[in-house]
Amino acid sequence: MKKETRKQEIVRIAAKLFKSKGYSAVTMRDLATAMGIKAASLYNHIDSKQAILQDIIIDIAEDFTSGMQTIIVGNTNSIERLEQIIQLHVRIAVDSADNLAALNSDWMHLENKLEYYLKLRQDYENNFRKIIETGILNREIASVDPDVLMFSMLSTLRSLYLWIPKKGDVKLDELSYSLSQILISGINI
Amino acid sequence: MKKETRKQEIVRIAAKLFKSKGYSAVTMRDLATAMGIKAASLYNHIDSKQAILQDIIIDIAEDFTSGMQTIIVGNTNSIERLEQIIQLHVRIAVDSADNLAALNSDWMHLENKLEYYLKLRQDYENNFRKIIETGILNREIASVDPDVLMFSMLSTLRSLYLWIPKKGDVKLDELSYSLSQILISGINI
DNA sequence: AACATTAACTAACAAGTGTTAGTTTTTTTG
DNA sequence: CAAAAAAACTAACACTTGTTAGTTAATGTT
Repeated sequence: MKKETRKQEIVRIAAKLFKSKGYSAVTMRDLATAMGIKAASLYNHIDSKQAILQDIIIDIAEDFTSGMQTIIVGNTNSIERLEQIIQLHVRIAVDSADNLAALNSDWMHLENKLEYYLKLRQDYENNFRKIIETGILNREIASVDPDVLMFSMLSTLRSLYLWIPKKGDVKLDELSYSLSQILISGINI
Repeated sequence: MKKETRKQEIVRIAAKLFKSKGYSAVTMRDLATAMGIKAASLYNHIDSKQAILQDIIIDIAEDFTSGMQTIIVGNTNSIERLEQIIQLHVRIAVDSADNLAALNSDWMHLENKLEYYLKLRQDYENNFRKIIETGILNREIASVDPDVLMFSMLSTLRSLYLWIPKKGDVKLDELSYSLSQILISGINI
């Protein structure tokens, strides 16, 4: 475990602040105060406020993308893949809750990287939908509206970061199990 | 159908802007431009930017509260009540999508009314949880973690406003049906 | 026509915004 | 210890923020 750089520390604290007030409402002076330094000193480590947001969001977005890649190259059926998607979201929500908050709430404030982010999200959803459609075709998944199912699952999974903190010390496996039970057993045939 | 006042028009347009950029990122000059007037002119109709946010959020929050009241005084079983909750969220999401966005994303920017809002939300969730717990006790609902079930349902229902616009002209009844199927049939015994 | 109301305007202010320039202090390294 | 690098500082900039004051134009009502 290498020690985090000063820059990483700033980005981490920024994510925490963004989570509670949103990107636009957090000023560089807020961030500096939270770091115990002056606003101008931040610029020894980071390029701009915008660059911080990019760091936070793109990092997580690519984590989801590579996670999905791993899932779809595996030799697994549709139900197993949905379970793996749940595990992917739980893992990221548990150890990057603050970053996830920014991704969910502040992606629209991305400037240069906005297009790239939207592309990643689009691809992710397309892969997700494909898994569902294949599952329905193969009669592994009940015949429901694929879009409604995907958005229902995604809504829950994307909101995980909001209430995981409330549940105290959540066992990663137990949570994945509870979610699989609720999200999947209802559509399982 | 009475004509909307100028103030209502301002609040409606503000909600639309808040939805796309968030409360903090929308300036009074943005709002004025969208209304085709100057920023100072807004103050002939509204008290402050904060008052607009309060109008938007408290209105919807009370709508949910009274909807929940109607549900829990009815002589219905737990599954029926969950279906009614789904219908409540669908109805509000369909005809107040923009206001819902503010409620979901900008509630933390409430000042005076923050405490009141949190109280309403707390009460709502307590009623929701009670319905689930009663359902499990009465063996109408499968034995799952009540909190996980509630947050799963609430996550989906609270995100409705995000993707209802994408589905084009959604039939209110069809959507409620699809959601009931996906959210409830899995936990039905 | 006279009046009252509604709704717009211009001009400005005080505070807050992200960021830069230049300098000094602290820490690390040879 | 001396040199280099990292990290902090003060001061200021150009611009934007919500909001107020005072005034003018448009609309509706006797």
